[in-house]
This record gives sequence, structure tokens and C-alpha cells, in this order.
Amino acid sequence: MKANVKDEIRAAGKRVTRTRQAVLAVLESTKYPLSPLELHARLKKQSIAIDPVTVYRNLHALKTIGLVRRIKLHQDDQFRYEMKEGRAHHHHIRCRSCGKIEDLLLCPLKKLTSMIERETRFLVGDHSLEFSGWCPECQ
Amino acid sequence: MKANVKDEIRAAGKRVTRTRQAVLAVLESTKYPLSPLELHARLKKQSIAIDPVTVYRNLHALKTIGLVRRIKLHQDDQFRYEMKEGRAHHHHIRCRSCGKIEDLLLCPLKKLTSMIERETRFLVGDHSLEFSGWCPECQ
DNA sequence: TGGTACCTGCAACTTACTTGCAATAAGTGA
DNA sequence: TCACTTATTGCAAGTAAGTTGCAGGTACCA
Repeated sequence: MKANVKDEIRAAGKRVTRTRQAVLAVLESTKYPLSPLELHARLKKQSIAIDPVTVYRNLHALKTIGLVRRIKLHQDDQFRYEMKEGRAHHHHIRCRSCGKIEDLLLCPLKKLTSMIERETRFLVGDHSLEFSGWCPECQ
Repeated sequence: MKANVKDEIRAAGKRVTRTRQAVLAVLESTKYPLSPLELHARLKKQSIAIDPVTVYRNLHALKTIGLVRRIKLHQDDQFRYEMKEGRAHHHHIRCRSCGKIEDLLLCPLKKLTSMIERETRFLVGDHSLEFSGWCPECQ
């Protein structure tokens, strides 16, 4: 884990505990967003015994600090978390068959915001965009 | 309720019950997607006593028939249902403050599918797009 | 108008997540 | 390095949304 991550945690008045580091290590080594329970399962597989509740609480804390991002995918009944650091605004595509999730690097929507604000008179804060389909293995 | 809706229900081997008609009536009179419990609350307000479980089961049945569409909005922890009939492919915008949901009539994404299929080698089946922000009243 | 099979309501269950509380341990200050 | 404050942890219990089992009720076709 990078030193500046530890500093960010401490700067937020939080502590760099062993369990917190384990949670972060899993997130850092995973390229797609994990649900709290998936993350817990990975820790278990590595024989790291952490209570699921602690995983929930750590993800919440890391989100509050701003180190991780919480997302909810379409037709998915759980929240997912991914590292925020170094990752620009992006979207996801999910396989309907095996559940595999990949990042999409494009975002065609930035210029759309003003059009939508005109149409709806809402003030647009954010958007979520997600594709689903079948990954190469499941086709 | 339109006659062809009743026919569609019967054609699917389902029955046109009083509770099912009440559920459909609420959906037909609402311009934005309702969660099962919101729908149940509306029935209650009209002094129509239907068990929440029955609302869930009816929405499920109507979705199976293809009369309603089930969606899950970003950062929303419940499913929502809307009438499918006569409604083209569309997206939503939701107010972060009061929860108000409106339809968006545009969809800029159709031409994007082939680009994404090239990028990811997924076969794209569908997409979900949603904006959030603040509605005119909450700004 | 009767019988089949769908539908309903109640209770209990599941899943994802949250909260309360006592015990533990990280980090500061001496 | 040690003590002390307080964030953090694990366990148990609680919530909220949604599902399932089952006995009794009812739509609807013959």
C-alpha cells in the first residue's frame, strides 16, 4: 500500500489498521468493483479472518475519506466499491450470464448535460451509464 | 383499464383479478416508476386493502407478461416498475434532494453500441443511463 | 355451475446492510 | 517506551426489501 494512502487515512482522523489495509489491498488488486461480501470472501480465501460487518464499515469509512467510490449497477442488488485513485470518470459493462464486469474507457455524455438541463430544468450533478450483454466467453 | 390489457393478461394464462386491476390502475395513472411499497401505499390511501406481498407478486407477474418494466435506479435501494405500453426506450433523471423522477426523451447511445462491442468484445444487449441532480423546486 | 388451477393473505424466511455495545488496539504526548 | 484517549473490531441483534410455503379463496373455461 502506498504511503500517501496511509497519510490520507490519518489526515482524515482515521487509523491505519491491519483490517483496513487488508480491505484496501483487495480493492487495489481488483480491476472491477467488488461487493462487500465478495470482498469478504476474498479475504477468507487468503485466510484473513475479518468480520463481514467490519468490511462494510471499512468500505463506508474509505468512501467517506474519498479513497473509494461506491456504485450500484443496473439490476444488481448490492452495492459495489472500487478504488478511486488514479481512475478517471468511467462506466461499466456487465455480462448477463457470468456477471463479469469490465470498465469502459469512453464517456460520450459530458456535452449532453447542458441539453438535459435545458430539457428538464434540473441541475445535473452526475450521471450513471452502464451496458449489459454477454462477454466473449459467454457468447 | 383497456380491454387489450385484459386480453394480454388472459392470453398469458393469467387472471384478471380485482387486485391485479388495482395495481395496474395505479401504474397507469403514474408518470414515473414506482417501487412496490410506494404502490402499496397509494392503494392504501385509496382504501384498497391489498397485502404488500400480493403487490410484489403482481408486479412480478406483469413483468413476466411484458406489461410492465422493472428498473433499478442508480443509488436507489429498491426496484421500480413502470408501464411498458406505448413507452419507447427512455431514461430517467432523479432529484437528489426530493427524489422526484422524470423521464428523459432522448437517448444518444444507440450508435455507441458497435463502438463498445469493438472495444470490449462483449455482445451488448442493453444499456442503462440515468442522470441525477436537483429539480427546479430543490435548487 | 362446477372443477381446476391461479391468486391471495398470513407467517416465516432470505439477503444486504446497519446499529449497539463491550473489548481491543492505533496513534499521540510525555 | 508507556500510558491514555478514542477509533476500530467482533458479536449479536435489528431493519428493510423482497421471496417462499401453504391453506383457503376466486377467476374462468367447459
